[in-house]
Amino acid sequence: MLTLATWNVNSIRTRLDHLGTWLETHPVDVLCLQETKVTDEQFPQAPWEALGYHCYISGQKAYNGVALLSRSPLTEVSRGFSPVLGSDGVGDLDDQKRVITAKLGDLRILNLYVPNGSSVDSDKYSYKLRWLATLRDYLATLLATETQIHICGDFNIAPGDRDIHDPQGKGNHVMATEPERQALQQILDLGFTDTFRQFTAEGGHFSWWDYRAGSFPRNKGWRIDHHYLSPPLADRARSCTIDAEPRYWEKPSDHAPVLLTLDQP
DNA sequence: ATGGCACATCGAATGTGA
Repeated sequence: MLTLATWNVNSIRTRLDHLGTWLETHPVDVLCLQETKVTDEQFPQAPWEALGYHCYISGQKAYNGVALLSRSPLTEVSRGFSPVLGSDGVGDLDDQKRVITAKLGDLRILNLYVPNGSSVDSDKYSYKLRWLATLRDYLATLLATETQIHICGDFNIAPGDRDIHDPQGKGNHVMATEPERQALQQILDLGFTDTFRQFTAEGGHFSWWDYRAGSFPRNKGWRIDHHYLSPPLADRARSCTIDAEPRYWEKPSDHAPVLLTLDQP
């Protein structure tokens, strides 16, 4: 069984202890991290190498940042959209470090930190929609030559109302607006399956809870961290679960890790 | 409707997140 996890850690330097403790009890094969919030020069690699992980990183100062930790060496590591789409079609979208991908054997792993969007009337929201449209082009290009693609990360989108604790009146709330849901659907229409929903239909399962207003103890959360699989991989999925345990710990990330297990081919 | 909390950069207050 192959185990992969995604976790927005909200600063890897602030979460060293949490990440180390979690990896010791959940020695996943691949861990995809978002919001590392650190330059590549300052990224702490030693703690994970001591646990047997190889590190592949793409970060920047203060904001964003993604990383792959893998027990086996990965190949074909690339960062941003431009290695696939060319810099002409990408513009400034690669300035923010939100995309890293690599292969584990024949398995393509794509780790994403989708822009939040701030609010519907902001420039950040239009940036989010432009970013998602570019992601669709990126995946369409990849699918021309590859079939085994796993996408995961912080999507900052709740796909449906059952993915929000209180969906009423959220139609104008970033992460739940129709344009971003449609942008996500156009990506999934390339053939990707929401792995969590292969196994769990009911609502009440969330991966992010606001730090404020006691959201976590009240379970007022959103499911915005996802695993998506192309058809040959979807058939191999055996479980997809959210581990809320670290959210109880002292000074946690506001996101919980989401785990995926795949049957070996 | 608003704010609430956390993090990084700073060395006070602001930008950002979601």
